[in-house]
Amino acid sequence: MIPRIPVSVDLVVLTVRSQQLSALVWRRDRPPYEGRWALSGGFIKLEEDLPAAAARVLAERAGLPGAPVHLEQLQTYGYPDRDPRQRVVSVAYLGLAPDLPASTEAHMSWQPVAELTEMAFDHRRIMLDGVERARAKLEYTSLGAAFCPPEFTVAELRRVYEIVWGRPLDPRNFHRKVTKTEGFLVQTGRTTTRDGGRPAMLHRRGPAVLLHPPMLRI
Amino acid sequence: MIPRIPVSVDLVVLTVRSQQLSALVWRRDRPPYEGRWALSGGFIKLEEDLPAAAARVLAERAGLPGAPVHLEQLQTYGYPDRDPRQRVVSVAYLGLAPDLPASTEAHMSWQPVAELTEMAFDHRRIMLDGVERARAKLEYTSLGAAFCPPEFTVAELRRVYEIVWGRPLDPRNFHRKVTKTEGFLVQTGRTTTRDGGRPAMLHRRGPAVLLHPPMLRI
DNA sequence: TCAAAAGTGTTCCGTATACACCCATGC
DNA sequence: GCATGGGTGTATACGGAACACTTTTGA
Repeated sequence: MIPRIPVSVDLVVLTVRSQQLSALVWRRDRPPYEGRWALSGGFIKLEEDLPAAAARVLAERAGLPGAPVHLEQLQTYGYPDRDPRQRVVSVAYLGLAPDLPASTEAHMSWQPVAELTEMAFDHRRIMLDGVERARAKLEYTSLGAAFCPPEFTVAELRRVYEIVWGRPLDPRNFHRKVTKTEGFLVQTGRTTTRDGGRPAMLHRRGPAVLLHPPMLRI
Repeated sequence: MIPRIPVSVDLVVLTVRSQQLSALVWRRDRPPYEGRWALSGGFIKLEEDLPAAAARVLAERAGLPGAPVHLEQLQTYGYPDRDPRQRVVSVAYLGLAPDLPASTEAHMSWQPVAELTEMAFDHRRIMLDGVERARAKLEYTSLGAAFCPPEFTVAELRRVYEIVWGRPLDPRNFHRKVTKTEGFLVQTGRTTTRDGGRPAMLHRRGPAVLLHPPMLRI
């Protein structure tokens, strides 16, 4: 009668570290695709909501329990032979994280996106879709701050944009844009000199979600 | 063991007709939600790709075989009690269609989105997500033309935008924007007077997909 | 004193907006 | 002729790009 199919959740967790956009992956230690990099994932339970499953995979499989990761649904992948063992429909989630230490216990590591050319299953396709979504979202939302620690300078936020978009931005115009956009940043009142030069104001993420007008990549 | 779950495809097919944004729905004739409007949907087969399942549902359940409908994946809905009979994970697809006759054979009809307040399951939530996606896509893509017949005037395209966005647009500025954007429209050389007044040039959809810079709603 | 980075001011330019105006048809 | 809608031209405003310049620290 009605076909029943295993449904999984796969996570594309991205961060910016060592001047590179990187993804949280693990190296498969058994067939199929033994030795290849794979996204963290898991099957959803019978009584479990999709966002709850994504949060559980983030905590248990990706080894980031309680981490401040922005999770949003990316896309669903379901062509029949994407897993050679059995048909699996996979709901991919995109996660944007600050530069957290990867869990060695969960055998996860951060790998630069540019170097992840050989991945298991269709995970490269999924990861690239996640990267493109992240690049697009930085244009019209304030989500770039999700890549930053709780307190950050405007220059640190700018370097996030530069690395995700892969092009330099004018520091002065960028500064005006993000500080003038209502609700993007909240000043803490403290300053830091960790980037050298004149002390920079520290900020937190503000309540704004959307950017009007957007900040265009090109 | 790995839980196996029925996976369905639900279609939010939208069109513009009678000056209203409308969705393709049918009235349920049996419980649950008997008498309520529902989206067309169906379970995916074991060896079937997701886009193929969406195309099959469009042809067989929605009664629009071979119609020029732009289909794209919308979002996946999977909280456990969305169907009271059994758990179903549903991959929703958004379809943008010209004003085609609804299939009476398939018991489908076009209903204005504004009047679809009481729908079966979580179909109102899904439909509203589709409407919001359509509104957003008109800003930065040339997909508005998917609501038009094969040949259309600039004014007809403008009325699509006005109805989807729910606000009037300046006819002269709109005309300049869409005709100056490379690859948005292709002139056919023919004209029509079906809108009254001076004859208007007929156009086809051009090869462009993205709009740079976008056309903002506000 | 100098280098480095933060932050401000200013000029220039492209695009959106608002609207005056002309064009080509039906009645 | 006149109403109706199609299409062009033009002045203004706003936001982004480019860049000169000042500020504030560490070395």
